[in-house]
Order: sequence, then structure tokens, then C-alpha cells
Amino acid sequence: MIRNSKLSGVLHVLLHMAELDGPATSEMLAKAMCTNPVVVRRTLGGLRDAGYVRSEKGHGGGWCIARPLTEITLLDIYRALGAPPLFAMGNRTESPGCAVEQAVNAALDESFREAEALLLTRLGEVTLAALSEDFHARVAGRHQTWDLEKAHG
Amino acid sequence: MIRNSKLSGVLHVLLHMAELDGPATSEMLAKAMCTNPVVVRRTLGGLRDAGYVRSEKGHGGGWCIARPLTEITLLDIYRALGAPPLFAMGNRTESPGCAVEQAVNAALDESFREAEALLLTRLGEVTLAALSEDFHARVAGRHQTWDLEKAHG
DNA sequence: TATCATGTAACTTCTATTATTACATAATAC
DNA sequence: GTATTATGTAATAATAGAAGTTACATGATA
Repeated sequence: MIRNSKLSGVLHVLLHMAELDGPATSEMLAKAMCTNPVVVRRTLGGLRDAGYVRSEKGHGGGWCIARPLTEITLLDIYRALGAPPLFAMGNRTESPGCAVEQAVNAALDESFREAEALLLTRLGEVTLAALSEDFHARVAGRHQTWDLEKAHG
Repeated sequence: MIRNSKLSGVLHVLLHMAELDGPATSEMLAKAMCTNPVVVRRTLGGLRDAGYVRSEKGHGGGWCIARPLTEITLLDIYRALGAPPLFAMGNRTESPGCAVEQAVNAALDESFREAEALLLTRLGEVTLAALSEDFHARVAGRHQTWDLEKAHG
């Protein structure tokens, strides 16, 4: 049961991109995400298709936020990443013939469905602008770094 | 991101055990869970330690429910399985030095925390007795099988 | 035209879970 | 007592999915 950290990582680089004047190359972003440039391009590709970021080729190219931070929620990003499974647990069999298993699945599904609905609602209530505000408050209050290069080596 | 189905599988065999007169061997239960007897013994070991099932060695041995179904909730079973991670997503870095990442983590943690609380509450509200009742209703209403051997053979 | 950056397919590596093997331990049947 | 049956558990192998890497095409700018 590996814990996917794409959402976390993507939000991270999006906020960094928002702080930069020019575009950020996938190589720069890869350092901030501690991963490979190709992985970054693959991952951000979904966001580009959804219109949240823009990418430019060639000299001076790279990645930019394409819309105001106030108009992008965490839910938007989650969906642009392909809405990967939220839960680490699933049913053993999705369409069981066994009545016992049907009862088990029905009970689990109901609980998980409710939790998922709440989670998605909450993610939909948080904008990148709110995250950015929180970030600026942290920097101001605690004298912490925000420079992309310095913060991630 | 593999989806763990232990909880689903364990609930399944617990309800079957509840239907049987005598003890169920791990070999029988393995068939119902489509897995290996050793896996069953390992998995049910946690439930035994928590007092929800009993195991006996030798002739006529096997596994039995140790407490009334009314006194066991899905949350109890989840915990007896070691409370495995509920969510398939996690933070990229748990204690980041980068203020951007701190802001991201804080926002995600809050949403996931709320969803987790709701989910655990719901699991705590469902007893094995309720599942058993649902199962019997399904068998009565739809003329479905409940025999351990027949349903999974 | 050289350089830089993305786009993407193909392939390799990594890692965590699950399955399997092997054997010790304990209880019952004979 | 001995054979049989079942659990308990360590060690190892197989599997699957994600992530990383390589390679090269495409397109933009200096």
C-alpha cells in the first residue's frame, strides 16, 4: 500500500510557480519535488490539459500558472491529476455472488462513500490563493525561506 | 497504489464463521478469501490477540468467533488489523523545511483528518450483528446461497 | 543553425504486498 | 505411544504497481 504523494507534490510546485516571475523549467521543479524532470512533465501534463498551467518549449520556456489562484481549488487539482483512488482499502470482490460479501461491501461502501464526499467537499473549499496566503503568513511570521532554489537545495 | 482488501476479506470470513456450528479451518477460510491458509492465520492472528476470535490446534481445531456479534464493530476489526492507512495519498514530506510545503501539508492534513474522523465514526456504528442481519435479509429476499463451500468453491 | 525546453514512448528499477515453503508446536483420534 | 490434523511463524519467492531513466522527436528562441 504505497502512499501516493502526487497531489502534495504538485500543489507544492504550483505555489512555487506562482511566486516566480518567469516560467519554471521541469528541471527546476523536479528539484523541488525531489524527482525526475520527466515525471514532472508527465504529472503537470494533466494540469495543462485541464487549463490550470501552461507550458512553453524552447529558450525561456517552462511552466506557468494559467489561471488566478483564486479560481483553482485543491479539488480541481486532484481531478486534473486523474482523480486517483483516495482510499487505501477496497472491496475484495466488487460484484460478489456471495450474499455475505454483498452485505460486507454494502456496509463498507456506505461508510467510505460518506467520507469521500466530505473529503472532496473540503478540498473544493480550499483555493490555491488560500494556500498562498497561509504560506506568506508562515514566511512573515517565522522568518522562513521561500526561495525555490534555497529551500530545496 | 494497491488497494488493501484485508478488512473486506476478514469481515467476510468472520460472518461465515458466525454461521458455522463448529470451528472453521484456515484452509476453509482461505478458499472463501481466495488466498492462502498462512495468510489467513497471519491476518486472523491480530483478531485473536484482540479477543475477537479464538483458534484451536489439532483435530477438530480451527477458528471461532469469541464474542457476540453485537459487541464487535467494523471499527474494532479495523483496529485489530493494526489500523492500516486509510488513505492512498500522503504528504510528500512529513516535516518539510519549505514554508510552501508546510502550507500545503497543513491544508491537506486538515481535510484528510476530517474525512478520517467521519469514516471511523461510521465504522464504529456498524456491528457484525447488523451485517449478519443484512446478510440474512439478502438470502431470504433473493434466494441466494450462504453455504461457505458452495458460495466460494 | 545551435541551443534549450517540452512531449512521449519504451524500458528499468524499486518497493511493498502477497503467496509459498518449511517446519515447529500442540491437540485429538486410534 | 503414534499418527493425524491444525495452528504459529520465520524465511523466501513471486507479483504488481509506481517511479525513475533513457532516448529521441518536436518546437521555440538566440
